[in-house]
Amino acid sequence: MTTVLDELAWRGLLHQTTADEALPEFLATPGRVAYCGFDPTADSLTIGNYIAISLLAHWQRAGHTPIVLVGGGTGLIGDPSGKDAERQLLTRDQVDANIAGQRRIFERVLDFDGPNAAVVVNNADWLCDLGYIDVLRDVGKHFSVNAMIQKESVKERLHNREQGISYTEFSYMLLQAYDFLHLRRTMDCTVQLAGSDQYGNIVSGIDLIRRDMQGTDDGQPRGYGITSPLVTKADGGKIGKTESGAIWLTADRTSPWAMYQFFLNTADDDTANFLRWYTFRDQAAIEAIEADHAAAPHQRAAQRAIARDMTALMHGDGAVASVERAAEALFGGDVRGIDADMLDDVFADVPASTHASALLDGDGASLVELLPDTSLAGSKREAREFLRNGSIAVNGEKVQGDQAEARALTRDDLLHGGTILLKRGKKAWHATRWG
RNA sequence: GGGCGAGUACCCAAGUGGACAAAGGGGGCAGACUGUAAAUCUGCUGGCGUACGCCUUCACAGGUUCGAAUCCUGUCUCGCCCA
Repeated sequence: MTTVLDELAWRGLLHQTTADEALPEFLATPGRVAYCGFDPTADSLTIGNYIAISLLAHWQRAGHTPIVLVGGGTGLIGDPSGKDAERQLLTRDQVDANIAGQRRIFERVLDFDGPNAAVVVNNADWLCDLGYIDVLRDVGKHFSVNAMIQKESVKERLHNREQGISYTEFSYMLLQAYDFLHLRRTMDCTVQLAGSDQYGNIVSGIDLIRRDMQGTDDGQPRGYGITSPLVTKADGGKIGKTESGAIWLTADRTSPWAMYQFFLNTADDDTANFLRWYTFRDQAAIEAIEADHAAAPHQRAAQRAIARDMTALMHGDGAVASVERAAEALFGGDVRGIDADMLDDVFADVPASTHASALLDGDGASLVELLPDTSLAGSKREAREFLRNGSIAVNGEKVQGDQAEARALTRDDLLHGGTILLKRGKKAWHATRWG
């Protein structure tokens, strides 16, 4: 009998579970309910957060019901296991807006219709109405401080000289545990999915449920936890953290082009993991791709599959087609040979800017002056540096030599009468339109 | 509440009156090599200016001094110990 556990296991997404013996049996019955929590600290989520979403997706694909829990309440407190300092308090309006923003993503990955439809719940709906005294009486009394300070997440902070732990953050695990209890009571939710750093919180929740349900021993399971490992790149770095920011899952923050390019540039060493984490392809399909990749690494079959699947999932098949046409044009070699239709694709996907064509007359538009107005350079000084290094290319032709800093764009550089494509380094493209 | 210690750039971390826009490492960007890889080597890495330069930074606010990241006073934050 294969369960969602087997699926997660071969994908490398299974770290540990509670109740190892009883859990597989429990999961043999479809329709189990699990939840996974998300912080509504932004109106979007990153490819790092995606791993947690995918846990819910695999859960649902196995015939179970996923609950997305957004932490409108706990988000105001802050998880002590995170490195971040105290969280900023968000207003209720901000949280609601962020939840709406994140919901766009959940709807792309999870199925919100059908018999085991996904649902989104907000713990602010129950946490914010709790009275302090009530919590102390009903929840706090079940917690042993002695046990709490043994938790890894707290221990670190207690012994960390640079950062202690406030009472507020110390209370986080009470609220988290209460979430589980609430969902257990109201939605028959018996499983919590999370990253391995949440294991302590999960166990706290299960403990609380057990105590709460004491005396109603009907032989039913109280609660289970399933965690995924902390996912990192092969070199140990965090996934998707670049100097220019994280890779987000919505187009308003990270364009389909940027997402596709990010995954296409996946290091070889990461492809094995990424194929399993960022695609839903089955084991045989993935092994076939890996064989292709091993035979002809320069074809980047693995990277292409990852980039395609994630871009299609988040932005649709049309976006993949568009991005691939643009990439083919830009990296295919003959930039000057791009036809007008393809240029439109390029414009849609690559950073772009518009300039007055009159600048091209006479001496032309100096690159030193122009580059700071594009996405490629931050200042004239930087523009000069890039030109000096031979880092800039106009329509695919590198600007080099002693005269590089004096290079100016003229009408001769226009493609199809209105466009000049600039490139910094090997892959940072910028399209300029001259109206 | 008291005592001690810490706060330096994106991160870690040197620097304890002038040679400091501030060592070193990491990260990032760029060049060579490649597969729009990896590894390696090289350059850049506070901002602006084609050089000489100017401006803003060493927790915050003042002060001493010709001159302060460095000394003094106060404030804030964090840690350790005591109450």
